[in-house]
Formats: sequence, structure tokens, C-alpha cells
Amino acid sequence: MGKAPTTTERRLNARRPGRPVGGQLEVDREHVLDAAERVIARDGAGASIEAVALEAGVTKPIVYDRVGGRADLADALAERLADRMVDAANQALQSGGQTGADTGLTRQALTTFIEANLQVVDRHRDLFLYVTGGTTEQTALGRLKLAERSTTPMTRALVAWRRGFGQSAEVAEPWAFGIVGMLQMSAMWWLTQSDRSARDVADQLAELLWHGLPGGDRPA
Amino acid sequence: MGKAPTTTERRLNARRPGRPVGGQLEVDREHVLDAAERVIARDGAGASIEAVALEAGVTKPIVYDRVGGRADLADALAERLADRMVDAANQALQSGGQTGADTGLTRQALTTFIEANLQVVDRHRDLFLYVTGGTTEQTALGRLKLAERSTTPMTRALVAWRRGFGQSAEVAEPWAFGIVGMLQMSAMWWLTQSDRSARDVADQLAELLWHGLPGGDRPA
DNA sequence: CGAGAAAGTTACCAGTAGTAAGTTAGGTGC
DNA sequence: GCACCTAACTTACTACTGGTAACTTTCTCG
Repeated sequence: MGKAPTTTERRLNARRPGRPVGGQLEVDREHVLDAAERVIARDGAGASIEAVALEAGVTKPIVYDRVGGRADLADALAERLADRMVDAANQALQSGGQTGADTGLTRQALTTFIEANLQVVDRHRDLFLYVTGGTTEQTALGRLKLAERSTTPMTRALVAWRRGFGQSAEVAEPWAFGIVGMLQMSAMWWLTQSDRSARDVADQLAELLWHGLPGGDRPA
Repeated sequence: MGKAPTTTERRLNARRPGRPVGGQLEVDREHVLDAAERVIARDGAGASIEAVALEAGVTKPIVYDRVGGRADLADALAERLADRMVDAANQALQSGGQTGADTGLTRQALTTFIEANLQVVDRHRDLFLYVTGGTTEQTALGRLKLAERSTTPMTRALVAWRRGFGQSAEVAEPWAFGIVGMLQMSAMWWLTQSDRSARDVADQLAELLWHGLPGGDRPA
């Protein structure tokens, strides 16, 4: 007469080897990714695949079946995080009366955009570190994947923006990657080494992106 | 009567356990770091500590004694790479007739600076990936360390530059980190996904940093 | 000359990504 | 209705890696 098993224990003890009774488990790709996010939020960016599997209530091979290896996991989480950032930015721009992407981009909107990004990173600290950290070898492409998810809409916006003023759109892609890199690095710096407010940093970065290095009064 | 041992085999077979016969080995920190760079250049960014030790002609604990753990190794290599970038940039600026850091910064100088950085990354492809990839957990600080080495002189330059025009220098630090992040991400994109020339990309990024998003004719 | 410090190597441990082998439930031809 | 094949899991394992403890030899110094 031991004490009642925890839900986790039951989940793992209840399931014997072999095909489960009643078709497939209810654990699909999204479940595993959710579990991964919980583990990362709880245990930090060094989360192992096995820990993710345990949290999801399954075993390792299921994780490999549902989402793939560690690199794929990082990629999938990167996409989610990037989507969340894009959403947050769009929402902030809309609720601020700005229409964001394809119409008039103002300096004020730029600040709002950056600040929204910083806040998402702040809210998903360890996930951000996991995704940008990743594992060697696959990390470069992983980070690019996170970037791409953000740069794709940004590139489109920049193309439209530039075209609207009759300027060449060839700069759009490098600019988008550059801006995303700026945001990522700034976020990391802000998270770990700065005590400024998100709004201040956002405003300062917006100043750089809007007026350029020489500043508003064009000294050089 | 086997064949003659390779130099690597001899190096390892020749040394028995115990204190070596003529004082300390000639393998110091720099030797280990050099070996690490060779291994990374040869085998890619996934190089292991053991491979580094082998290449340096010593055993693992020596690596730990000379440079520390994996994170320390990445940090040290990051510092080296950052120094090389700063050097290359300064040299390019000087030979171009520009004085670079503390005096007149021009748009042309900015392009030169960025292009020099891209070329160093191109020359040390895998080292760049190793350093920016790193291992989870320590990676964030590692990348910041690489960044810091570059941002420190840049921050100084920006402070001087802004002061020279009577503008606030508070933006210098976030700007420096932002610019370094922009350079890193752009470099990664350029290395893996773009076929543009280094000069073109450098010019396009310089355009953004110099004139800002609205461009030279200030559409908004 | 002998004891302790110095400077190596060997041998090991713990943890982890990834996979092969084993186990049970569901379906299908005859 | 039963044998057999496939699906969908778990268990058990391999290979490897970062890191460290234990051991071995040489040097140094009272």
C-alpha cells in the first residue's frame, strides 16, 4: 500500500511496451514541442532530449519520430519563437494605431517594433538562449532558420517600402538579416549585461536604424 | 618489423607517463590554440577537445591545464578572431587613407570596415562557426565575449565620434552591440546563402548604417 | 640521498544523441 | 476463426564526449 503514484509515474508505468490499446497516442508534434518549452523554461537551455521525452510522457524514440533529432527540435522551437515575435510586433503596431508592415513606417513604429521583440525575448529567456545557442555544427543553420522566419516578412515589408519611394529593393534581404542580427545581439546584451529599460534600448536602436550613424543633424 | 610510425604516432608513443625529461613541454597556451584552429579548419566546427589535444601532441588534461574547458577554449578562440577582425579593419582603413577609429568616419570608411570584417570571416569560416556556435549554456556569454572584444574599441570610437558633434554618448554601447550583431548575422547569411560579392554586401550594409532606413533622400 | 612537489599519461565516470532490438495490439487473407 | 503481417510503442544498447581522479616518472632541495 504505497502512496498514490504521481501523474508522471503513472503515465510512464501505465504504458507497457508494445502498441498501445486504442490506436495512436495523443502525443503529436505540438505536444512534444510544448513539453520541450516547459522543460527549457524549467531547467534552462541545457535541456536534454530525454528530459523532453519524460515531460511529454513518452520515451525518446517517440520524440525522434514526432519532431526529429536535436537540430530539428531547435529549428521547430526557433520557428515558434520567431512567429511569436512577429505576432507580438504586429499586435503592438496595430494597437498603437500603426499599420506596421506594408504601409507607412514611422520612427515611432520602429521603436514599438523593437520593444515588442525585446519583450518577447525577455518573456522566453531560456527558449531564446536554447534556440540561439543550439548545438555545434547545426547551430549556424538553426540560427539562420530563426532569422529567416523573421526576415521573410521583414524583407517583404522593406521591398514594398523601398518601392514606394522608387528606390532599389536589392538591399532588402541583407538589410533584413542585418536588422535581425542587430536585434538578436542587442537582446542578448540587454538580457545579460544591461539594466536599461526595454523602451530605452528600443528607442536607441530605432534612432540608429532610422537616422543612421551620423544622427539627425547629419554632422558628416 | 612494422612500417615506420607517423609523426603523430611517434609524438604520442615517445612520451611515457610521468614528468618529461627536460622540464616542461614546449606546448603552451598558444600552441594549443593554434592546434585547435588547425583542427577546426580541417574537421569543421564540431571539433572535440580530444582531437585538439591529439593535434597539439599532448593529452586531454594538458589542454584543460593550458586553456581550460570547452567554454574557455571557445572564448580564447573568439578573442583571437575578434582581434584579427579589428586588425584587418584597421589595416584596411589605414591603407585606404582613412584613419579609422578616432577621427573622421566617412561612409566610404564604413564600407571598407565592413568588407574587411566579411573577408576575415570568409577566411576563417569554420572558426567563425565554432565560435558563434559554441556549446549550449555557455554559448550566450561566449558570443558576447566575441562581441565585446569587437565592441569595446567600437564603443570608444562611437563615444568620441558622438562627442565630437556634441551628441549624447549614451547610445554608444547598444549601438556597438547592435552593429556587431548585424555584422555577425550578415556574415552568416552571406557565407551560407548569398552569392553576392563581399563589397556589394558591405556597401549595402554601410548604406543602412549611414543613412538609416529611409535612405538618403529621407522619404518619410 | 631521500621526501615531497611538478608535470605528465592512463584510466575512468557520467551524461547524451541516436538507434537497434524486443514487445504488444490491430488488421487482413484464407 | 486463426495465422501472419504491420503499426506503434518501450527497453536496452552503442558510440562518443567533456571532465576528472588516480597513477607514474622526474626534478629539486634540505
